[in-house]
Amino acid sequence: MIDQRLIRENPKAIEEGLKRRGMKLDLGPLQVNSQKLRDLEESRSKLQSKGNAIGKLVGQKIKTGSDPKSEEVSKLRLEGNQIKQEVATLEEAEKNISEKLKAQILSLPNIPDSTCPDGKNEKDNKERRYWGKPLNDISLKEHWEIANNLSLWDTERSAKVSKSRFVTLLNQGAKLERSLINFMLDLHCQKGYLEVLPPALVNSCSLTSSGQLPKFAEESFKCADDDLWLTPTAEVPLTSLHRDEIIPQSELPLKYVAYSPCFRREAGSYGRDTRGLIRLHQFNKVELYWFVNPEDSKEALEKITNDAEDVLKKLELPYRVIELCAGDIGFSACKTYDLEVWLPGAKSYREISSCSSCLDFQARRSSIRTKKGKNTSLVHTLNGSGLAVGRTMAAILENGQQKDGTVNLPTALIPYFGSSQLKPE
RNA sequence: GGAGAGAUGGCCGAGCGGUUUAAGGCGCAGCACUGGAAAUGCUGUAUAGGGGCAACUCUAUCGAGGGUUCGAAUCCCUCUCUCUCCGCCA
Repeated sequence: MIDQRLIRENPKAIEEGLKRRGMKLDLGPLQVNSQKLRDLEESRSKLQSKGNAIGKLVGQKIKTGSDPKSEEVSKLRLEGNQIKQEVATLEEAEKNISEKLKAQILSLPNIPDSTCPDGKNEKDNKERRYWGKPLNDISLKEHWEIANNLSLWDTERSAKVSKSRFVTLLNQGAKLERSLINFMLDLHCQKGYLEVLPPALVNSCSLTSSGQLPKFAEESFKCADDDLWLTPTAEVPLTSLHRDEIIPQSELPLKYVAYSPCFRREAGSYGRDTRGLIRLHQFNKVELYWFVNPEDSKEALEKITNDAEDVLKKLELPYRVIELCAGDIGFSACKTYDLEVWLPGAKSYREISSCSSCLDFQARRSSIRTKKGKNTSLVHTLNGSGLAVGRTMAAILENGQQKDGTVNLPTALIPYFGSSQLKPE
């Protein structure tokens, strides 16, 4: 959420910032309403002050022996009544404006960071660095073919049980997924992350806090009979873990790692990535999430990205780091690095992690603060996938495939999987 | 799902229509005492928004929302959550 003070005092700066996202908007009306709201609040509180004084006076009179039915007291009561009505009128007007205003402000995305490269869409993203040697061999298979050959899953029965874009992993496939989750969690925990296993269903308030609502309701699955949604990412429960809290300085930075299943409708992506593990309605993800002091968030984005990269390095998967341009960053983010893993079968880089700094955008929506001396300030939040597990499995299959149909696993994973390769059974 | 009890500051806990400007305690911070500490004493100790150079001050907040009243932590209604018992259940 953008600071309302900024909307009042410098709406042009916001307009400029959001223009970089490709949004053309006029914040004039918002500015006017925000000011109007403040003026209403001021006159109401003055009126209330007057009303409070009358209330006290009546109490005093009665206590000191005045007749409650005396003309003097009746007059005060009448005046109190009038004030009450005036206050009610003002409150009504306030409510009208503030509800509208809040809805509009909640729909505004974060302002891109000044260091965020210019650009309209993914074509304008900047490659920042490469790691590893990408395999290039025309004969290499795509991961879904390898998974079929090794019977790692059952796609047809999955569609029977649920529908398309759901997967049932079997045998070595199921075990590999589990090994990856454990490996990732352990790796991050060794670096000082606190492990969290959050609820898979979250309420509307939580989705609003992290930025999925109100704009992206159609992206998530909603339970029909409850105010509950399937988590699209662990970022949602992790943000709300500290909603309406003041985190003591001594606890910052707070670094969480959470495994969670993630559920997304993937509306509008019909026909894309229909095969395999790349785009599913349900997938597993290990998520990194930081709460930091505002002055530390810049550095923290580099660190959280490095922590995500480390998973790829340990798994010996070649990747590149992309810095997203202002037109391509997500709703809540002000700056984002995507990690893209090399898929030699598909012969392309695919996003496997997205690491973002949200500054105080989510913290303001969720009212998460810290206290320094007498001053409270909003914390900054960062999130990064560490990593998307299904896509990691796809990368391991494609990068480790051998001519004889087996798949060699990265050394770091062997203790978790209990064997050094996948082979036909 | 049924029945009952409850929700008050960082924590415990009193208050059940008008000096509540939320008692008292614990915790925490500062000061005093001390060679240093303990103990003791004093002072301070919520959040948001507004006004003021500042000391300070105004408004709101006692789970949430509504109502009664000149005046609500206190009375009434609705909802949410927690606990206990019963039912069901991994």
